[in-house]
Amino acid sequence: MVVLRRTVPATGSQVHTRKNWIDPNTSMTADKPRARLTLNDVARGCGVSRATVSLVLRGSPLVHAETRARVEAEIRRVGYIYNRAAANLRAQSSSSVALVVNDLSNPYFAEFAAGVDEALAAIGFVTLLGSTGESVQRQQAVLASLVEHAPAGIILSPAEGSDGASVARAVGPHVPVLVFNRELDGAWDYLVMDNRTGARLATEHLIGLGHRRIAFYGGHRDSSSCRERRDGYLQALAVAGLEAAPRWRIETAPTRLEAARQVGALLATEPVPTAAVCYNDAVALGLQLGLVARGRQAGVDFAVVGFDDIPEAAMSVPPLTTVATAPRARGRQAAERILARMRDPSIAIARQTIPVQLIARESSCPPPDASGNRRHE
Amino acid sequence: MVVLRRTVPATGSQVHTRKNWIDPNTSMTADKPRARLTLNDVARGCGVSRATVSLVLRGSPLVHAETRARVEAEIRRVGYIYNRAAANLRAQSSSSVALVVNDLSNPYFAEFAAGVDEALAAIGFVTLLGSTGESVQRQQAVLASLVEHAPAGIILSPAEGSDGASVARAVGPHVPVLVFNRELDGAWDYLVMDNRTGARLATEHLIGLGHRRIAFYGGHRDSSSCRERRDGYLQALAVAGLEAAPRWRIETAPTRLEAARQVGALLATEPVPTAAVCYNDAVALGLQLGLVARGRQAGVDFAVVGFDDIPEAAMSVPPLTTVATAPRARGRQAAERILARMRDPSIAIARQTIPVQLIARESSCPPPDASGNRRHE
DNA sequence: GAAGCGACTTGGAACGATCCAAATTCGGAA
DNA sequence: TTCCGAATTTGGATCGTTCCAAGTCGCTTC
Repeated sequence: MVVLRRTVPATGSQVHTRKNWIDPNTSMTADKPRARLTLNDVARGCGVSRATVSLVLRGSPLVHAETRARVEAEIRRVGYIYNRAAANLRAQSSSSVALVVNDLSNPYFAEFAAGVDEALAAIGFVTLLGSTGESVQRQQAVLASLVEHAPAGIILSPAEGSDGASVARAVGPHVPVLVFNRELDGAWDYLVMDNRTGARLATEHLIGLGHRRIAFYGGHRDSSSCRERRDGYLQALAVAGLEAAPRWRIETAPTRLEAARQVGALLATEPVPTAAVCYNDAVALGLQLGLVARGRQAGVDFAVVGFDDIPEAAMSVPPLTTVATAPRARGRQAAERILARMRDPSIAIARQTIPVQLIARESSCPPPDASGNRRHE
Repeated sequence: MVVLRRTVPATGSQVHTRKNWIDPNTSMTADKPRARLTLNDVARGCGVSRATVSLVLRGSPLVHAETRARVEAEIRRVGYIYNRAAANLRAQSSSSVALVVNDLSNPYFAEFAAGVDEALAAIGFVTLLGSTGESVQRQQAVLASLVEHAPAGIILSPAEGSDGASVARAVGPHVPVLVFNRELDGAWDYLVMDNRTGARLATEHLIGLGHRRIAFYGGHRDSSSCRERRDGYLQALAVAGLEAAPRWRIETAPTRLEAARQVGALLATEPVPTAAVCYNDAVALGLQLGLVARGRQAGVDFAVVGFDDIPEAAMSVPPLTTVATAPRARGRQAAERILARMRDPSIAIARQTIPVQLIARESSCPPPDASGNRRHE
């Protein structure tokens, strides 16, 4: 029966201490009502060999239709459950994919995970979940733990500050990795959003509405996605010949709460901007709230653009103009990508850039003094 | 190397068709740079036996300190990766737990999943993810697929309309199941929220504020959690001797969007209620939006109470009064519970009810005409 | 110097499946 | 009837680990 073991074999830098040892003989074993059924039980039950049952289970055309029917009936009758671990051991294959993200409570990652699982489940694979909470140490531990389950591939959104070499060491040379969402030093398969273009589109949208003083609001300076979005913003300003004042770049944690708190800093700049490109939707929604608290209103006297198009974006007051990246579809895409590599490991590693799309809603209004400007759409 | 197989062995009612067969001989195999390292390689590398290396990996006190050091050095040197599937096969144990939820994009479940994974990762277990999308068929397929990976336990939030017998058949008699969040016919371990008490507290809070016409807003009639919450609401009304008009019970899908759309139906009742207990926070937030669209404002001329205390609840305008259930902590609790059962399968199955807590914020105001009433807190 | 005793190490069997080469059965052709 | 190839079935070896009974070693004790 199932035996719970507290120790985790140390294959990396982790070292065992003696006190972790649980003597397998003294550890309690379940009273087994019946042992788990195996191929042999089924085979015996319907008078064929192990090998034949195995062929039936795998849908081989080699078995006679009548035999197949008999075996399938027996399988159903006794409630046999396939042991995929044993099969994978012998066949040197795997039917799971590991997904490592920062935090599922971020709706963006939750949607992404749902997309991954959806695509994997469709072909009978399971998703092994791991979350790092943005901690590099936890990431190493999680990767070490997951890789021991021999996933066919790993989809990784690296924690901030990850070291590519450490990741490579933890994963080993045999499991394909797809890096998602963030940069990681080294040669990896990538699936990244076109952050730069997205932010550029958002900024150009605001410029087109007549804004001249545009802030870049929120996000951590050192996060790669934030850097890229900021670059897109700066690029659009430069092309339009507009000022890119550093005081209009406000750094916040990428959460609603922090963003709401920092609105004062934004409005204290002189001259005050009339619009903001936000690091992501959470920040943008926080900015909207902060504006309300200070007697302003997004979409009326201040224009706000977000990034991600999380479900809340369409439902906020006012509905948020944002850059859509369709996380669920991205999840499916990531799964497809890693499956493709598993099918043919020889394909070249590549960086795949996800196109983004500007969704104009009501939070982006023309500037108060832009009566002469026409609204572009 | 890894071989991708499209077919899913049919152990349940699923039947194979011949066209699914992929001949293992013709399916492409990876060019193997080096075979994966095994215990034997490590053993040979440092001149001890397989068994000794195995003992080192498991932190046994039986091995000499010097030997252990030599083996650990070799393990690190060659980058050996433990094959947990093989170990589990021989030891008849497991180090994974399956988690089956409706939909990760629901922030409540995402938080719950994060909690489960957090608790499991702490003891070196991994989470196998499955989502049903509220489909009973998908649930059967997902369970069948997960159970083949021999999880040590399953945490299941059943899809609406699940049949306990089918679930039992899919899971088999050897894997402990913890049912979460919803009722399922049959004898199961349960972890359920105290929906009734929560809704009662919410309703009593509104009654205490002076409301006399209180609606129950949102949710599906046939969902067990909705039924329980409605019962709590009715109970509170009955105790206070207030009318429980059926026209004040509005059914909606449990989403923000649907809830916002149905506000018209709520305000069309005669006499119109002054407050609403909502099925959950998503519905409550939708209600708040819908009120704004109709010239009313929650927390000013209409009181709204939600359920769940999702992160958005504290950040909405106005902040939402709600019933907190701490999904992340619930996730941890669920994991602990299933681990406890694995340690000792003989413990009696039980129903564990999660206490809930009313969080009063600003969306629940006294009724407009209640000038004489004092506000209770 | 033989026996006894810890402390440590070890080789073969086993877990439940797949692979593979060989065996068996089945029809039809010679 | 006999033979042949195609169709179908099969038993042993094997995947990488753990279990277990038995082994080796060094040291004390009589």
